[in-house]
Amino acid sequence: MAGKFDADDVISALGALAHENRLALFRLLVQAGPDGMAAGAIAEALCLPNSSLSFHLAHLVRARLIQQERRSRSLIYTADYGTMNGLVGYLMENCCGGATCAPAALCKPEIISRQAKRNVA
Amino acid sequence: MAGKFDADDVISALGALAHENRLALFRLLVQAGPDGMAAGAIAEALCLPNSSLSFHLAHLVRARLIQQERRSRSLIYTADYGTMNGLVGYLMENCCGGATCAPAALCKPEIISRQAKRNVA
DNA sequence: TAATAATTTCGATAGTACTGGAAATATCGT
DNA sequence: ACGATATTTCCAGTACTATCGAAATTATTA
Repeated sequence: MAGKFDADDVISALGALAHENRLALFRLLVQAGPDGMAAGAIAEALCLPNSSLSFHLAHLVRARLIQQERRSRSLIYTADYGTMNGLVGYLMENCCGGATCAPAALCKPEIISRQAKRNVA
Repeated sequence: MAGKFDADDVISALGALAHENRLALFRLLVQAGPDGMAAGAIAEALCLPNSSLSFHLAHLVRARLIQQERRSRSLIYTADYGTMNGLVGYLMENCCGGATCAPAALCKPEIISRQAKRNVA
């Protein structure tokens, strides 16, 4: 599911996360878990105008860090853990001169969601 | 050594790496290992004008991803693994809803340098 | 099918980032 | 102190990114 993850994908993901509002947005969706959140709820949580939020959502979707799905009138957004794992994996492999520096046991969505439910502060 | 690593540090590091030339530059310095590389050598390796390279180097230094040290006439740049570990650690802790998804055994500089020497392609 | 609701797209503006040549700074050898 | 070397800083031009109100789009309900 993570598939290829080349430098362009990494740059795209890094750039998408390298913004105050978008990092907060992604973390919010990670906390929200597999159910995701509607755009309106996100806008309210982050105190952002709809148009600004939409801009940032599109940015994260373009980088494949989040996914969009329509549920009746609302557009629900969910975090894409596969891309996040790809990013972290790339960084780990490239922070140690080609050697992976930590066991590459990345997070699987099912496990994540259960952990998340137990561990939300 | 990694110390505190808050959202601002993360955004700073992400932004610094989110550029074609700077990502290539950082990877080059990781491969170069603890001996680092002189600015001129980097410029030649990446085919960048000195002024452009200097701009990117300053960006990475500001984010503490690399360090500068003068060795006679040359300024030597080396990768700062502590910051990289802080970044990866933050992402791992925040990609799974607050639970760390991989054992947090990050890379230590000494180990890195030996691994790097064995593993450079 | 008209009214309503949720969200995006448009457009204008402001700010920030990238690039590269030329001038300035720092170090070394003679 | 001078000339050569290594690198940065300065500058200006260009391009990209962010913001947010208002209009347009899409889907639902009556």
